[in-house]
Amino acid sequence: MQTDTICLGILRGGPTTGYVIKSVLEGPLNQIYNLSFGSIYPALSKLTKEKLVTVKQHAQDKKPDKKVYTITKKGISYFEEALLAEAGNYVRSGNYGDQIKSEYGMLLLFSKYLPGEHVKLILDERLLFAQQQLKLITYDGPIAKDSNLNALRSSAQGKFMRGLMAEVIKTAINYIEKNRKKLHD
Amino acid sequence: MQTDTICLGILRGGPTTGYVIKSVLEGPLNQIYNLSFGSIYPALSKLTKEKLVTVKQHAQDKKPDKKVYTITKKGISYFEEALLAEAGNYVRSGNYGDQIKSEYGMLLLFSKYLPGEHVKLILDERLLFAQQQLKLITYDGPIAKDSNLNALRSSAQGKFMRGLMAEVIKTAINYIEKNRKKLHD
DNA sequence: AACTTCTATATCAGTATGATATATATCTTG
DNA sequence: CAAGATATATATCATACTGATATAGAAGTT
Repeated sequence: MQTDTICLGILRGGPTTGYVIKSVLEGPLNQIYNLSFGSIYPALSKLTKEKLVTVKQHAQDKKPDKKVYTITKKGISYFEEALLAEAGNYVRSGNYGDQIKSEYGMLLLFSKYLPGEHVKLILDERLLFAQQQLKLITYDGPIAKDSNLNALRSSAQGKFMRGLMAEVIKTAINYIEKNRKKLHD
Repeated sequence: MQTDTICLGILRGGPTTGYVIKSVLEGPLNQIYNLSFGSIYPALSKLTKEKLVTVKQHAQDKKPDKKVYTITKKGISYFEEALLAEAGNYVRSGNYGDQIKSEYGMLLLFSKYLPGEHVKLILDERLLFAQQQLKLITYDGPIAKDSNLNALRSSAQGKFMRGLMAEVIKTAINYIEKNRKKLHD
């Protein structure tokens, strides 16, 4: 999905900063997508030039300028058209969840070339990590001060996606626990 | 994971071509990782220069040259060291499965801005696609002529990963079927 | 006979990442 | 309470990957 479209989609929920856009994609939603500042900031500049968003620079006390972006009417219609136009492409993207770059999957695939004890360790660490991720996703308390962030997470859509990811992680944990002996000992 | 490491890992199973390396990453394993020719061919050239692999150019009848790459002793030790060194990084990569770029996840997250009928369609198509993927992963017959390809898929590790991905997809399908009403009607 | 798919290599513009830099505020811990 | 870590906030850039495109013969299909 175009970085532009994602930024517009998040701004659709209310005005916010580049920093918060990154935050939205982290935490409970980090299972779904992520973007680096290196692509968010240029995208916001580009969108500003194209008048799809406007900026208000808040020269805070002594802090660095906070740039609050607001989606324009033109931006809203652009976003909705883009979503409709691109929708078809994403249905067939990647996998169950999606386009995957499973470094971990490759590691396990090649694990026959690793000492058995190391494989054990790798699986233990992975299970621990998966459990942490599960906690992060299912966490339902308030996050940060930004309402934009909470909104996207708490929407029907946010709950649906988080629920999906949680089920998927649980399945992965169970599978690894039941079948790990095939990879060592 | 370094493209170099992945190429070496596949060559570790036996000599083969760039084209086959790409094929290995497709089909039943495409849920785990994928690489484009644009990164495979330059990687093989680089590995050749570094003497981690050797090439034999088979000037076939009238077909374009077929370049068969073989991993060297130096390549084998390099690969095993790289795997050990990088292993720690991949344990915490991405998500359940992994680093994800779920275009589809973002689409659903933004689906409140789409007409309900369109959302329905998107979910129907997705379920169909997921079922196709499931078939592809669980397919156990022979593929292609290349034994390298079959070997990686049929190894204990290959079966483990394919089993994991299959479970994950099944979970996703069930979840979508049970909860889709939250996104439309 | 025409068309499509497969085998096979290669390049490149466009885009994203991960690291790094900068600067202040706030929170934590011994 | 001082030191250190983490959070807020923007920005840049080398390196790397993708998706598209090009080329070309073989093999299979209709």
